[in-house]
Amino acid sequence: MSKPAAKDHSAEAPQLHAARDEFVTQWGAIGSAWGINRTMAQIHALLIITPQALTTDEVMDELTISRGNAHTNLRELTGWGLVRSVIRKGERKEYFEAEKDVWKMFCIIVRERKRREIRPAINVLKDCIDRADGLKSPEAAAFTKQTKALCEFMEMTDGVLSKIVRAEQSSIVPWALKFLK
Amino acid sequence: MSKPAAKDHSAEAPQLHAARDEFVTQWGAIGSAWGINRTMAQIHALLIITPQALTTDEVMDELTISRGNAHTNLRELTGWGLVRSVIRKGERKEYFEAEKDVWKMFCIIVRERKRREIRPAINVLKDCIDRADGLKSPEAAAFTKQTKALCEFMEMTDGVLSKIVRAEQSSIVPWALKFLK
DNA sequence: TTCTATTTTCAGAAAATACTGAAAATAAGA
DNA sequence: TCTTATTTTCAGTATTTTCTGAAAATAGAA
Repeated sequence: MSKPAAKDHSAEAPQLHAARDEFVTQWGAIGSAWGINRTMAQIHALLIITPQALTTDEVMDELTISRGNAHTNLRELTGWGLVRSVIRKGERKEYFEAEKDVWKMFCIIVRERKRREIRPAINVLKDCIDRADGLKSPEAAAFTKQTKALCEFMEMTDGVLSKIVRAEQSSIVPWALKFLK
Repeated sequence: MSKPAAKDHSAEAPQLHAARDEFVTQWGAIGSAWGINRTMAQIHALLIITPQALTTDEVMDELTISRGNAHTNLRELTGWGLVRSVIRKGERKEYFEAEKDVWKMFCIIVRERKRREIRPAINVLKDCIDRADGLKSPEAAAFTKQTKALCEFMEMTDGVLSKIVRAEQSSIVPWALKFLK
């Protein structure tokens, strides 16, 4: 009778596999509702729940996607800062691992969306405000009023998010919660 | 020499029109980055900067889109609560006007996204946690740890948003800002 | 009831987006 | 240098999403 170093959990494998698959699939669906490419969200989900770093080929196999697809989306995730590539010495292949700390993930996403979407939106609004500046008609006044209100709101949002994210630690928000009645 | 009741602002028209167009176009682009159909975002933008309510035909003309497209997206916006339909007595046509208060807009969007996306995501996570519950392997432990962390984070986010949105007034957030250093 | 203005629906077309797979480029090791 | 493992690119294809336009449904007015 063999004496394994660890307990044999192989009987659990199918159940865990199903749960993992469910997670990856659903996370992909959720991501696409938020304007994120489905595959990118799935790769991210896969890496989040995988303890070790994975190679491009492993990702391809797990998700049954092409090399090009896996490659592009891994690069995209790296660009966001949500995934890091690690190179093991003596090995030629590139491995990928996700940032696993949920609060850090949140901060990364907020910073990137601020940079990529909120700031450009603010610039668009400012540009629109400038274009209508000085116009005297009531229509122009209505336009200016709305765009200014929108612009101020987004600048405030940008500011709040900056402060939330600056700390890069989860303690502040739960604490601030107490003040929100 | 005629004596108009109001100043003639017609010379301003092209400039204002350009600014409005810019706003509508760009708002559409921004919306689609956030997972919102471009046309829907454009209609919303148009209604936000238009003082009076508009008919489906006017929306069609302004944005050069088909009746079906205009109709579907106006209904969708109504479903979100961002647009109301108004019926003028003696008229058969339906008019549409947007909620113009920026803070109310924000509250509506947050509530809907909570309902449509955050809560379902939480349910998915809970389901995944349940499925892996009781499994003893180290892989299962890693999976459970991550999904639980994610779930807790999203529940906290859901709670924070609920509180922010409950008041339905802008005073609270800027005030809370002071506490965020 | 009929007539007509208006809204709604939806099959098919168009456009946008995402994916594949193989070739080209790169770079580590011999 | 050459060989080979690995990464990168991208033209062509597939899929998904969005849009059109016309027909069907609805509802107020006569």
